[in-house]
Amino acid sequence: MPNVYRALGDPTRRHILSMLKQGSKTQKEIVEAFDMSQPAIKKHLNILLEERIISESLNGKYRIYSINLNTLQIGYREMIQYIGELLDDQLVSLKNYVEKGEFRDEEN
Amino acid sequence: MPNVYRALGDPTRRHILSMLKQGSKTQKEIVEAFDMSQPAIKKHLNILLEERIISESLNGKYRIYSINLNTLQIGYREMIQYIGELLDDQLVSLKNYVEKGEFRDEEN
DNA sequence: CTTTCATATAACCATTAGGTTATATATAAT
DNA sequence: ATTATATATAACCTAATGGTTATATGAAAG
Repeated sequence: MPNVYRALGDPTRRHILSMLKQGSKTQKEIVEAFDMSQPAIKKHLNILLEERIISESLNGKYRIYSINLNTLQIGYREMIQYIGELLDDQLVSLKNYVEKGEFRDEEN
Repeated sequence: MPNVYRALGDPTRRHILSMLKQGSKTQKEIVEAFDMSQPAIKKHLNILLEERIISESLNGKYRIYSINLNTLQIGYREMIQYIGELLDDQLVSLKNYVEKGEFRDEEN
């Protein structure tokens, strides 16, 4: 259901997600990281929220955004599945190993 | 440079790519596979061409479209790299195995 | 209670996307 | 030469994107 292509299709949104990967951030912190108006950033946050790639929580006058790894992972896997099939890429079979827990990293 | 998010962001275009994976197709064949006008399909083909995900060749009055696996693979890897980093997914390290050719499938 | 700060919302703008119908062009077939 | 077929293009429509500025709201600090 969440549209990862939509969510990740914009470079500003990808940048926001990279920030959130480092830890949750207030909207203010995010806005300050860009040379862009607060409403513009808010629109990007809204799209990420709609696609459930991030979540929002309240703390007084602050809104705190965090990345939603579950949803991202689901979309990620769908994309890998689809494109991998197009490519007959080895990663698709690897992916199955990972998901079945059958992969052993024998170098460690 | 090719924008894979843009190219793959539309379900019709993903469907077209799935068709082309089965082999090159004329525009006519593609149009017939959809309940959509020829100009609409042509627009999708143009976007895929712009993003270099497919190529076009001429054969008399026919235009033949084929999938461009190289470009797809490049974009695919960029996406996997980016999202994988967000997720710190095991797939990222797996991906490196694959690309370095260090993975051995010990089940076969 | 007034001011300040963080966020939200409204109104606007230009561009792109995704579709339509109608029509032009180019090649092939009769 | 005419007709049929495949593709291209133009004009149009609606909705979504990505941005702006101006203003409203809500919480916290003075």
